[in-house]
Amino acid sequence: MPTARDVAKLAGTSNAVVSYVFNNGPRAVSADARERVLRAARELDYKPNALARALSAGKTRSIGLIVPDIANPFFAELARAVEVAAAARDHLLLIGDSATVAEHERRHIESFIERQVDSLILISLLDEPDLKAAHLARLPVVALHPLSEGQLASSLTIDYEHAAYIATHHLLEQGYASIGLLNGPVDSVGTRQHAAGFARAVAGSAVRVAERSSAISRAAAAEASIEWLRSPDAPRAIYATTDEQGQGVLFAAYSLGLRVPEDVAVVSVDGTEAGAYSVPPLSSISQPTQAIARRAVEILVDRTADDPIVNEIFNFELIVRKSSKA
Amino acid sequence: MPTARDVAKLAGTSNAVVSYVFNNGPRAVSADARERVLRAARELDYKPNALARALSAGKTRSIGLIVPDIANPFFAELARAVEVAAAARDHLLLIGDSATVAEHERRHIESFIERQVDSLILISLLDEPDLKAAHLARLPVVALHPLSEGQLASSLTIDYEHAAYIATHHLLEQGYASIGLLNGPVDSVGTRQHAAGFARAVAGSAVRVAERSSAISRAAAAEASIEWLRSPDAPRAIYATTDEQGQGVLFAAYSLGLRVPEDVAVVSVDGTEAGAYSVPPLSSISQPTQAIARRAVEILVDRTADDPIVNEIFNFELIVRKSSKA
DNA sequence: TTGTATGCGTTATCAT
DNA sequence: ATGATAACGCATACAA
Repeated sequence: MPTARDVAKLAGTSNAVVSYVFNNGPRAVSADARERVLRAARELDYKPNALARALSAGKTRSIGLIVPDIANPFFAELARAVEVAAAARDHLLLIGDSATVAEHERRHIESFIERQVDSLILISLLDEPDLKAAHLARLPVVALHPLSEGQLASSLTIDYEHAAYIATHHLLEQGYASIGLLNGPVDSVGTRQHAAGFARAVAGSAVRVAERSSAISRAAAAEASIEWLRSPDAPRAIYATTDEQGQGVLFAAYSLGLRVPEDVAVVSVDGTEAGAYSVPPLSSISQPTQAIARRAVEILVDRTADDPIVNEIFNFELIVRKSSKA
Repeated sequence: MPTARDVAKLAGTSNAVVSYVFNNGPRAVSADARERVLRAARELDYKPNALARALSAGKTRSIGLIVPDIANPFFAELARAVEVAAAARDHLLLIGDSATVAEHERRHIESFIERQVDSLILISLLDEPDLKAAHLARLPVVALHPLSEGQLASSLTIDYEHAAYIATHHLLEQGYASIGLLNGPVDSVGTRQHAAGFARAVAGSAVRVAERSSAISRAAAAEASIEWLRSPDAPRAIYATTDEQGQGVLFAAYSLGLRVPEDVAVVSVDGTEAGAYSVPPLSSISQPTQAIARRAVEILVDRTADDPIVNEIFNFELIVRKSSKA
């Protein structure tokens, strides 16, 4: 690979001038020299070495993103949105899949730190992710879900309590006599928000309520739902806390020969495109994925660990489709 | 961030010794010095700077992966498998989403080259991806799909001609009187293989055949299928060349009130987990995702652009589920 | 306006 | 066994 020195030699200038040309500064270059440099660079197919650049600048222009499962369409859509937002600011996105394993999450963070990412975007299933390493490395962190009080990281998220309330309220409006909550697998701020919103919605009504939990995967949700829908306390309608779980419920209903929504109704959270094309289409709380992604990148670029932490709540929208309304 | 020099100073040695300790070589270090270095490193929370290491070594221990759409479960599963395989060899995976746009693909390749990735794994929808830049940078490339003759890259793929043949044959066995092929959107080696296998399977039989194409997304496939299934030449069974398209067909059938498989049967390719949990479950040609991912990493790690190109064909398995068989 | 020289943090080649 | 030092390729402060 040709270096700036090679280009300089061919252009008959010094490597400094090559640098000035490729960075449009910080110092002016004569039109003539600029022209010679560009021609030489084209001829040699010179590309600046981002590694050397980063080592010198102390910035890699890269952001690490950790997702629990890239095969989950919601996280995939989010990752894509973040990548686009990062690219728009000339940053590279590194994606790490934690498989919802805390130790993998920790290892990805370590790996990203060694690779000198400038900042971190975290989607954890854990309540209190292990951010010690990130803090020691003075990396700004943005979580895309609610965090425990006192965590030293920013967060961008919708209000799941409110989302759960709205979704459950929607099911109540349909007149279903019993409503179930299919929550996430671990006790966390997020799952507590879902439970609280669900409870607030059903409070005072006469509906029978029940609650279960499953891992965030179709397979796990399907298994839990099949058992649930077969049991004596099978609910007439289910609020699932993610689209993946919602699809698991759809599959469970199908497996048991139950019609949706005639026998079981479902509404979930995320608003993935996959949910819009499931059979039947899934009612869902649609998250403002792009807005969240853009904001996360905006917060992290040109920011340091010393900047104040921000905690922002985004709006959402309930999209009613066939799964919850006849 | 502390550097090797800081550690050396605290340990009372030179930075060279620090390097030897952290790399287990290339020269021996006294047990005493090693102990002092490790203690100092722990105290300072020293982590080697992968950037400087890569600059010095001329290797970044990173692999670039370009996928057409990370929100497509097949590509997501593949990306996850590659990430795991890469991590097992202590390599980092960079993922770029081309959105099936050739220009984006090209830009990602450029960006990866500037970041000095050691090699490239490419999933392109294009027949002849633009690998000029990769060749100039002397990057080894592995495509995870068939390539045109003469392309200077390795490829790992199943035999889509055979897959199409097996899948179509399976539909014929069910006795469906007409069979349609829902192929990919562009003329490429892959789409030609699908068409050829389909043609070979129906050759000599009395079934009515038809062919359409759509982009590789549920939305596009659903739209094309709705129109198709409404038309006079609506097929009794469809072979779709990807699971995403297969799910689009399921959605189309649902939209038109057609039962699957009683009114329309579907079989597709990829064998994603999402397909196993669709309604109804999707019959599919299952790709050996993990084996392909592992092999791709194996080929690329410790290899250069000068090594011979390999073209390997992997086995697949037809998994019959409800969508194609009553 | 431009050339020279130093530093970024590591590895590796000299030395000793 | 280990200390000093020159790369790796770029950016930039310092000279000119």
